[in-house]
Amino acid sequence: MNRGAIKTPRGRPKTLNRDHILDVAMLAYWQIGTRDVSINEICRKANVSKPGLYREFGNEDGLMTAVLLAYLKKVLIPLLAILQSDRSFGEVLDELTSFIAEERPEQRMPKGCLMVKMRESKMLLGEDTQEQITKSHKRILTMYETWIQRCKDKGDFPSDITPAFAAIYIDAQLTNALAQLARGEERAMVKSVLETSLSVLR
Amino acid sequence: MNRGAIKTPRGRPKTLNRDHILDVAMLAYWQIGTRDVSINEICRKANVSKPGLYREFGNEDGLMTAVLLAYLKKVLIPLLAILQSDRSFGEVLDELTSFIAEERPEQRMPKGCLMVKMRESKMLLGEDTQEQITKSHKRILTMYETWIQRCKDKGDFPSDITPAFAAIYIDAQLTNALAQLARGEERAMVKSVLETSLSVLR
DNA sequence: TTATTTTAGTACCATTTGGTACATTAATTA
DNA sequence: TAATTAATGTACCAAATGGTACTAAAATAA
Repeated sequence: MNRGAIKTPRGRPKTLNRDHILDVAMLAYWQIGTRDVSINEICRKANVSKPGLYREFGNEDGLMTAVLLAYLKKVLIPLLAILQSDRSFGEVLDELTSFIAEERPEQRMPKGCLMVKMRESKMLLGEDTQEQITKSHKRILTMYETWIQRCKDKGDFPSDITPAFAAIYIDAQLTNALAQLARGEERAMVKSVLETSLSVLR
Repeated sequence: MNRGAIKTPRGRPKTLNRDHILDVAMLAYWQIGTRDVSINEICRKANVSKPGLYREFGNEDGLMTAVLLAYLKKVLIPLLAILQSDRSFGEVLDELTSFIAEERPEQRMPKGCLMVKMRESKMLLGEDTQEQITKSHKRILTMYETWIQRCKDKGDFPSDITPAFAAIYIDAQLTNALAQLARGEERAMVKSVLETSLSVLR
């Protein structure tokens, strides 16, 4: 027995909290901007020494890549789980709209979307991060497309627009809404604009 | 006679070329991003000494404010002159769409829009620049609104949407298109998305 | 105990940042 | 010619940046 138990490793025990650093960095990048938070600041906020952080993530590019992956896992993928639901196309659209533009006092999240911010400054980021951004964005587009195709197969997608274009269109409009929120625009107005632009699909 | 002639001033003649600095800075901010170009780089590119630039613009905030004003005067206002034309609402919409998303080999301009980029990072800029961004954006929104109101008075605005909301909506969609282009997305796709979203107004 | 392994963080590196003190140069005026 | 005025750029400033050399500490294994 006890086969699955991890044997205590050889050297000095690790105290560095990877997930904590990722949380701190994610929040900072999300609130302030990927290009506008320094490694020094993250170390200070996360209470880690700089060599500690570099040992864990290699360099800034590695940190950002890890943060982006963490963001996908913790925020974006759970959000897009709505796309797997049985609800009608219109209902899912409503849900997405609400989720993005509605005030949710229970959740204390920064406005906007880290992924959107990263895409805005993509060209200026490290190459690993750039690659991860491209990959992740494609993955999200595919999720939209699959969902729309399923709706269409059920006869639940009233428009004659192709699923591929609809996916790009919806992504563009949600991205735009998130960018507006990040700029500090009014939630109600962002929601109205989003509803209006999405109405062409109904 | 010769009343209007400028008398040669007293001290050493000025050699610093303000407009050249503004052109260089505008291009750099436009291509790379307002927060991602240093004063040092601008001095290098414009071939000015740092004290020279500081004497002319005070500080970074002053430079950015001046650049934004120059951008409005040289790029944005001339573009939005279309709004004063006699053409129909639909035709002007077409014109705007083309102007933004069409390949124009004769003009060598960076993709996207400096104003959009500045709005994206507004919170991180100097207070003068922030103020100028807010003012300029309001001015642009008013231009849209006036135009739509005029169309409506002529019976040329088919929708029952209010001019104020239509102005915000159009601005949001054009802003989004410019942001997409700045991200490097395909012109044809950006244009399709823009046409689709603007179709709700026709 | 001692050797080995692995992590920890202090203290540094060169470079860049926004910004300026100050001596120099080129013009006009007296 | 000498005094005045106003522009010029070199050479600096402290602070911050991304990144690392190196030593001390904490565990296991021999």
